[in-house]
Amino acid sequence: MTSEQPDPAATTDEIRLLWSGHEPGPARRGPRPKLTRSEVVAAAVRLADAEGIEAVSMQRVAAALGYTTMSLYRYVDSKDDLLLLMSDAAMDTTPPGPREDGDWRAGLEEWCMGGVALYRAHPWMVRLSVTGPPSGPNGIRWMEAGLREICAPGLRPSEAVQMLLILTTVLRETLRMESDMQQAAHRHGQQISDNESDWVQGLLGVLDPGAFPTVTRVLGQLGTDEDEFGGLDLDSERVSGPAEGLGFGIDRILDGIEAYVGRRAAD
Amino acid sequence: MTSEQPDPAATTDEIRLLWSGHEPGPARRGPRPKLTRSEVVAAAVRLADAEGIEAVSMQRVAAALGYTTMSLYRYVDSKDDLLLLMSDAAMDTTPPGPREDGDWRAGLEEWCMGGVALYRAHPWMVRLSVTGPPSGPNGIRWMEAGLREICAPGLRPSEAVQMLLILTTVLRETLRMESDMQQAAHRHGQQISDNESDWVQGLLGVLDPGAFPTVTRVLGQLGTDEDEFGGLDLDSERVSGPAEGLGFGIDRILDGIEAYVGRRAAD
DNA sequence: ACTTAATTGTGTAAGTAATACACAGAACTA
DNA sequence: TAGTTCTGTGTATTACTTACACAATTAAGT
Repeated sequence: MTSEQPDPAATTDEIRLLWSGHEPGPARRGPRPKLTRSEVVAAAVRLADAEGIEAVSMQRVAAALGYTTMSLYRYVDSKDDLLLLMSDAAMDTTPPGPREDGDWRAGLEEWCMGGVALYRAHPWMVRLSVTGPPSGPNGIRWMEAGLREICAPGLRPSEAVQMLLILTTVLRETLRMESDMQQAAHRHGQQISDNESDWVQGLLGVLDPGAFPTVTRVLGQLGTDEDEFGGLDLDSERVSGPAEGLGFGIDRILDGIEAYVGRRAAD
Repeated sequence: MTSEQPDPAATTDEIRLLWSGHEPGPARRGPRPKLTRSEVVAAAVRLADAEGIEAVSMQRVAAALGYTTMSLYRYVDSKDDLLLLMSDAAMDTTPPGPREDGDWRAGLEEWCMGGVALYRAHPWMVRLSVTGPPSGPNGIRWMEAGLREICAPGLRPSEAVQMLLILTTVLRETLRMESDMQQAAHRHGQQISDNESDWVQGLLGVLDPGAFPTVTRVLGQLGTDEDEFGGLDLDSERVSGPAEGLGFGIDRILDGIEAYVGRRAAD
């Protein structure tokens, strides 16, 4: 566990940064830059994909490009800016949809699966602290796709934004736990599947059933016959771990939206 | 935005750490320790409460206690361990409940409000990366209280754990965004309420309505007559910002649980 | 009482990382 | 050609965590 000290640029600055062109202007005075901001960001993304976000230091990124550390600061104001640009750059894929048949629920499920794929492709993304809703071009593209589906059943604007934010949050955080556990397991040479039950077994060995009756009962029943997940299988690869239940959770959130719009339509 | 490199102890070690007594054993050989682990953790928590998590360095904590930096390592193996202990220590309050009337939904709402209060009291908590489900004594106490309510409608164990995790995740992340925005606003001397609309206004100024029709429409309608939040008002202080919609989101998740158990009961 | 062993708080220093600053050279402008 | 501006580099500063050795301190063993 490590802390972070987010120094979030004001939203306005953030937007300016993310939407400013990455390519060099036409003809400026000094020596022409040998790199572009996009190249720097791309190198950082490659590094993060390959070795994880903790490998992304200004030194490493510069070395990967064959330049000195300080040269990067000609393209990026700070490391925080670089990370911000990275997280938008990594979303440079086409989100699912649009769904033609108007089945908003299926559309949102597809959108979520797309998100899972995205986070699996760039596991480091879930480790960056998000300052707020998406602000970059690619993030907005994903938001557009998601909003298109979630607005279909007739949510009000604030409601749609809020629920979409919740969906991405749940996705993100669930996958972050999965990735944390994988890292921990890897570091200790264990299997991943062992790790979740490690938590359960470790707790059961420590907890006093008298003091925590519900927790001990519930943990004790996990994975027994009393227990079986219903719901959508978002995690097609069937990796065990927290993401196992992600589909169920998403399903319940969609249930909630459905119930709400149904109730409202009844009035 | 800043990265973090979580070095999560294996779950087992984490549990051992969190459940190991904080007080000194009876009589050991050398000079008797002048501090206790609890005191160190408490000092760190006080510091984080007062100045934010970024103020918590081994130096600062030691100075607050009147000792040298290195002395802390007699009580704590690493800073990561300290942060882990802090996050459990901060949950040292009694969670709401138990609800006697069996109204699980009201019970969960209360539980969530308790969580909001907790995170508001220790805003730095939302900035620590959580490696997984709660593992410490206090975290488990909160989990016990939450599970008690969420199991009432008859969810299966995995389902209950998953949904409770989702509730806390949504709580946490929503409040983290709120806190990020407050920090950003504070740093720039703006009002908080300006800040969310900063995001909206900033985006609207940049987005091409042709390319992002849904986003521009939805953002444009935010806060107009078309738009009005229904649902639970979790945020009694009515601070504007992301937490404004938190109650609505929680409500929908509870709707989802209700719909699910209702459907299952029908079989 | 006296030796031995363990343990505390401290000082020093190593290692990593972000980034401020100045400078030499490059390339455009006038 | 002179002047100006921008690039990449080298150096240095700052802030951190934490390894390690040491002297002082206390209990255990005799």
